[in-house]
Amino acid sequence: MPERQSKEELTPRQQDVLERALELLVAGGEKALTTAGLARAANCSKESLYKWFGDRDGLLAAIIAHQASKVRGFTDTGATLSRDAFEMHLTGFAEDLLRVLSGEVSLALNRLAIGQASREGNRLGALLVAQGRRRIDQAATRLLEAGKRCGHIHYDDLDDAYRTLYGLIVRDLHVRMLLGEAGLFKPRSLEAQAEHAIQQFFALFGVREKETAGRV
Amino acid sequence: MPERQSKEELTPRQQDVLERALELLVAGGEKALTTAGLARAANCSKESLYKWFGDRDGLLAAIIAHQASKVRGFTDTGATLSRDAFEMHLTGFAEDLLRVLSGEVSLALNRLAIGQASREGNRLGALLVAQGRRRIDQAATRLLEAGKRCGHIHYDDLDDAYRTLYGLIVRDLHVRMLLGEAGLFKPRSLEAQAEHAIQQFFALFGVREKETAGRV
DNA sequence: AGAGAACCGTACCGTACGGTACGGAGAATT
DNA sequence: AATTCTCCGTACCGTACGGTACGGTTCTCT
Repeated sequence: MPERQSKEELTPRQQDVLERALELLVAGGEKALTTAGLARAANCSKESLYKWFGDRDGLLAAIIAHQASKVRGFTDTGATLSRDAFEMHLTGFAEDLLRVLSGEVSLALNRLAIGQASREGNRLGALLVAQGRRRIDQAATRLLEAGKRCGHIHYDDLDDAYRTLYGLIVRDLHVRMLLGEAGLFKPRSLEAQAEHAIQQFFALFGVREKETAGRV
Repeated sequence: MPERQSKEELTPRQQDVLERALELLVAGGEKALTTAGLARAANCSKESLYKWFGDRDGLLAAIIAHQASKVRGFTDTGATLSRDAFEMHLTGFAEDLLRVLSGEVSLALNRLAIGQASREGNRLGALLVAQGRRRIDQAATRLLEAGKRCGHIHYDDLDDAYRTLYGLIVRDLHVRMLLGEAGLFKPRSLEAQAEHAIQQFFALFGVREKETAGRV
């Protein structure tokens, strides 16, 4: 049989196991993710786990990589945009961001990575931010560049503009959700928050249509 | 001998032990804080630890409460403020906030609480946010009320204004520091970040003095 | 059909941790 | 001086977890 997995590709069976691992992690945190427990939940043997993922840290890394591989495909736009379309895209980005960050899987993985941050290995935090965040950052960055190119917003420092956008959208919600605070989102308030944040962003970086005066 | 500690007061010896516990926690995360390890580091017996704090969770709670008891005393102002003084107070608040959040002890405790967030007990997260954050929130809230009363800023929703301020100051720094990302602050950039955030906050909530249409 | 690999289920081992028990030392009280 | 209290240091116990080994089963390839 030719090598089916060149380097890091996972067989469907292995992906299935990682999926069960994610469920355990979401349900009970890192403590609930034991090799014996995962083997039982996934109907596989511990021996196979160690064969596939090396050791427990390898398993954790594989979980993060696996989840990150599913997140690809944020909105990406290169064409010219009307002002309204641009604002809608921004609002959509804000909603997506809030939805992702408040998702149980995202919260569980971030808690996992944060819990490992003290150890010197610390590959998990870097992995998570690299695999998960970079895509989001790039999508937003492209969006902001398009908005500037089309004359809807102005900024001198792209990175600063993006971080401001991020801060306006997320505020302290992420950390509070990570701490386990419940009930931070009422039914429709996620969309309202996103909309509100984008309005504030335009107040800071938007160009006045017609005269184009100000910015910070 | 009369009861020296009425209810929750701690003897100097016990506070000393908690201090060593904090050191262990900062140095190596939750995993490094074992009862045996703490007993050795603090030159006390495990029996005493259990006598004083009940069990390990009680110890963790005591650590958080102990640290929170030291943080009191953010700036608090009720008098009338000039515009410049108000801005300086805000900037000072922003610097303090960034300094606290980026402190090793704060990061270690937040990591600890976040790691426990999955368990249903979850007293730690609530405790941390209640003891640590409330003071900060109140100080900032008072400051914003004073600023509105003196006519320097305007807002309809105090809570929304505060959260916007928080988001502008902290952005995604807190989570990234929690994840262990290093080198997020260059030498003087903390002050610059605080200053920048306050400028943006004034752009959003400041009242135009006379006209001053200058910035957004 | 037979050989071999992959894999499951279980048992097993060593370690480390939470929590308890015990002996002994120092200090205060009587 | 005898008693009592607190506390330290150590030893101890049960459990749970990471990691390994092994017999039996299913599937694939020839």
